[in-house]
Amino acid sequence: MDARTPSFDPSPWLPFESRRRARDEKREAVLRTAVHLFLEQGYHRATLTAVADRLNITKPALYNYFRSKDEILFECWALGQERVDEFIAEIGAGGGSGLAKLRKLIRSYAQVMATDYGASLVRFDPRDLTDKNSKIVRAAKKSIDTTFRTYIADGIADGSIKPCDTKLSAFAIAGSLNWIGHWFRRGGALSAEAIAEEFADRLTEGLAAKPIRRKAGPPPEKNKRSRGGSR
Amino acid sequence: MDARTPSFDPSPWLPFESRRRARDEKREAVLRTAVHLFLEQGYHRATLTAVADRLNITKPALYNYFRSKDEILFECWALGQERVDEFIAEIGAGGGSGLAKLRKLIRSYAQVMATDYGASLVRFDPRDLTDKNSKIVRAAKKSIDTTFRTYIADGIADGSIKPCDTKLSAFAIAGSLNWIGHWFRRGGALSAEAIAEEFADRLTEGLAAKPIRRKAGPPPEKNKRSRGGSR
Amino acid sequence: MDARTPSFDPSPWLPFESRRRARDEKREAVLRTAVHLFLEQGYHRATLTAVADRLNITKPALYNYFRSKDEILFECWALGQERVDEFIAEIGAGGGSGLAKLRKLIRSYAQVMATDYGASLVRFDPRDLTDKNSKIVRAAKKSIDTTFRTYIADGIADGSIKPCDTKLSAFAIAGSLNWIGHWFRRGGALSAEAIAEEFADRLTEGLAAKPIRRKAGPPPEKNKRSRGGSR
Amino acid sequence: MDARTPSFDPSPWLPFESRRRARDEKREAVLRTAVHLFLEQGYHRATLTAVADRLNITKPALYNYFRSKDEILFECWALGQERVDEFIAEIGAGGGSGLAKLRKLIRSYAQVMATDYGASLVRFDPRDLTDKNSKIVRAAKKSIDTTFRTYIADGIADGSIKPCDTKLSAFAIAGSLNWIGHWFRRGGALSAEAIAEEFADRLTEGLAAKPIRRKAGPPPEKNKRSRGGSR
DNA sequence: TATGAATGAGTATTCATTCAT
DNA sequence: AATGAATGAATACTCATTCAT
Repeated sequence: MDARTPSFDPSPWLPFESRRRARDEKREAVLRTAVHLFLEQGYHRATLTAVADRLNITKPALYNYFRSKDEILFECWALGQERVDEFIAEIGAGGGSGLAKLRKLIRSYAQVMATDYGASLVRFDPRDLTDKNSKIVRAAKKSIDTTFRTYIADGIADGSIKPCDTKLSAFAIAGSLNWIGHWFRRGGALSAEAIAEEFADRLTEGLAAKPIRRKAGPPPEKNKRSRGGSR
Repeated sequence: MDARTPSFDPSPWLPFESRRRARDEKREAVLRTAVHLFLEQGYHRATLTAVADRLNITKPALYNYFRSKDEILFECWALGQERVDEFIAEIGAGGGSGLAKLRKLIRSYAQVMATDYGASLVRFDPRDLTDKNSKIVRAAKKSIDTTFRTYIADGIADGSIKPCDTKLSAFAIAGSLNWIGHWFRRGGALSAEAIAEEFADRLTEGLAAKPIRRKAGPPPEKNKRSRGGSR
Repeated sequence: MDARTPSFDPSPWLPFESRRRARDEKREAVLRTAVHLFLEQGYHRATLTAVADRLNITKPALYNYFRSKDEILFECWALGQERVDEFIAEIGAGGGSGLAKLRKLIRSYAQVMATDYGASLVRFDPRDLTDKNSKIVRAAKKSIDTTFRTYIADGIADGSIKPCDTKLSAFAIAGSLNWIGHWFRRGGALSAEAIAEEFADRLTEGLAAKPIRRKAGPPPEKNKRSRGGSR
Repeated sequence: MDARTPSFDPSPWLPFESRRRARDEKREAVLRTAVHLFLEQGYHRATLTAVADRLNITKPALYNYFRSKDEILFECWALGQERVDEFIAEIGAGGGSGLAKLRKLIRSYAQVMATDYGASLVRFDPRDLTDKNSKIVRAAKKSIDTTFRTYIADGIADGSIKPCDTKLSAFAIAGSLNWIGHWFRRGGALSAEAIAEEFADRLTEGLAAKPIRRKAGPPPEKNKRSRGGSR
């Protein structure tokens, strides 16, 4: 009788099996399970016992890896944020017009939203965190917003995006994207990639300075700029 | 300086004051206070004692008007939903192209999102309700989604909207709008009306079959443009 | 205003006597309803609201007639006790052997047990009363027990009952009788009178110094056997 | 003065003492304490805090062993019922006339009634249980009643008991026995065994088809008479 | 590292009772 | 006499967290 039936159980605490895996792996497993449960049931309804149960361990064991429930919540968020930071860095490092960067941002952000950790960015409530972590989260959220606005402003500056209210435009786009974290279900009719592609087009369609066919002509002087707008 | 500052205290239980106001008024006051607190602190962190305290009454007094905390939550949601139902009915009763109806829908929905009851539609978690009410809420959400999709489909059919994925488009628009419930703060730089106007334009810009800006030729009758728009 | 002008007084204010009677009537109605509900649901589960509802009045109205819930309980008990006191006085006043008096006692007690107020004597918990009332109840219970024992002792003394342990005999008889208050349902197969008759015989059968009615001849075919028995 | 006074404290949570006893032992200790308190104060007046206090633990600790207060109540009842089931099975397995079996039943039942768990069979209110458990209890009660009736019917059939109304006879006997659960106090004048013996005789005396053997002559010497007995 | 057991702090809910009208 | 509204006191139950082993 082989105790190893690893195919469908991601828990490193498989009963009757070696318990020597690395600490980080276990930590990660906790987070995977926790983020899933938190999304499924909501942070407050999801108990640590339930998290532990799914991992075939006991509640106090969780405290070997995390100091508190809200720390787990924070780490879930952090993993999602990490990915966002990554692609933002990438996009920032690359070139392209404001519009191009905005499109990349949308595409990447949409894909992240379709993951558990990504959804945790918008479905978890920072007020459940400690003050310290709550501030970190809010700062990160603001930073993402700023990135959106910056790319839009860049686009306006470089002529790839037609003048508009950067603040509202950023909110409109971010809203569409964040919403993905609420309705997307893995295995549904639409793949994350398809959604990302589609959104990259759709959400910028109205912003693009030149419709697919562009004729010569000065860009409109319309210069509405929100305070956030750089240039 | 006048001691009477009635503008911000909605409690009919003001101490040392007449307590004869109608029952419904009190019920409503409870809801007003509750929705505010639930939004401010989150449903789980907000205790009924806190709600009662703000109303200058005691916790059990709340039970004269509501049977449980989750019933209060549900009623808050219901008030928001009521308003949505109203304008959806209005729009449905009126005429216009699919695009025109979509624009009206966006405008009205955006404005509702900027109210407490409206925000409660998207910031409260149906899983906090009883099964029965949870189902009602989910059905209503689905119905709103359907309305969005229907108008888009109508627009495609009548030529006012260019062919697109109705589902994704509806999600994109709804996401932008729902997001308002999260970021809008009364008294901020933007009024609800301004946001509504702007969103009605922006969110349909990419969908409109014919570009808003038209070359020589008869000016489009469609002249709704946000106040910000110069030219 | 003379209270004694009852004949043609059109005043809605009933003359004193009459009003007092009306009041007593209502008081009694409350007790009737209360005892019924207390028996049906148990004292703690039965709320005063429920009592009031059945009377088509409101809870505070009850306080016009009774000072507290436990006073209602006590009065219910008192009405039952009153009846017991009555027939005990009667039996005591009459003559007869100890056995005869015991039989009368059993017969009467059984019949009272089959009423709501009677059942309240054994199904209500004196610990739910105030200390003062609780003592009254316990004294009355003891007195009933004493009565049973006295009649048995009388019977032994006068030769109508064969020597036995008076305490245990009294308990055995009282137990059988009290149990009626738990199982008897009005409208069932057996009438209270029938039960009373039967118990008067059965419970003294073993005690009688000489068989109740012993004739030469075959034993009676009395074959009353209830069907499967309800409950 | 010795700190160990084990005679009257059954708590495995004795402070400053080993806490390693088995789980079942603790569960049992909870039940022992609970049944005692429930009988002493009544189920509704007895709080879980009081139960916990007597065990030198805190209220939530109880929830390690039981899911709810009413589950504790049910388990108390179940322990009593278990004993009843045991001796009923034993008697059923043994032989003897209907009368003999009835006598055994009475004797055993009386003894169980003199224990805490036994008393809980008749002093706890099934309506305090969940519907499911309430049904179990009522079924068990019915089953006991049926057992009484069956033995009586058997006795009538085999001639050991003279014809009578089985239902009423069963009620009469059960009533006497159940009553024990209300009046018996450990350490009183009468031992449980003595009561059981006496009741086995007394309660069947009137039923026996042939008087134990009745001759002219002196009454049997068996003259156990309680202090209350006059003569 | 892991766990069984225990706890403290917190919260919704119930209900008898009172009070102003 | 009656009521609508309010309250205070009480209690079961939950759960994150700790601790001894």
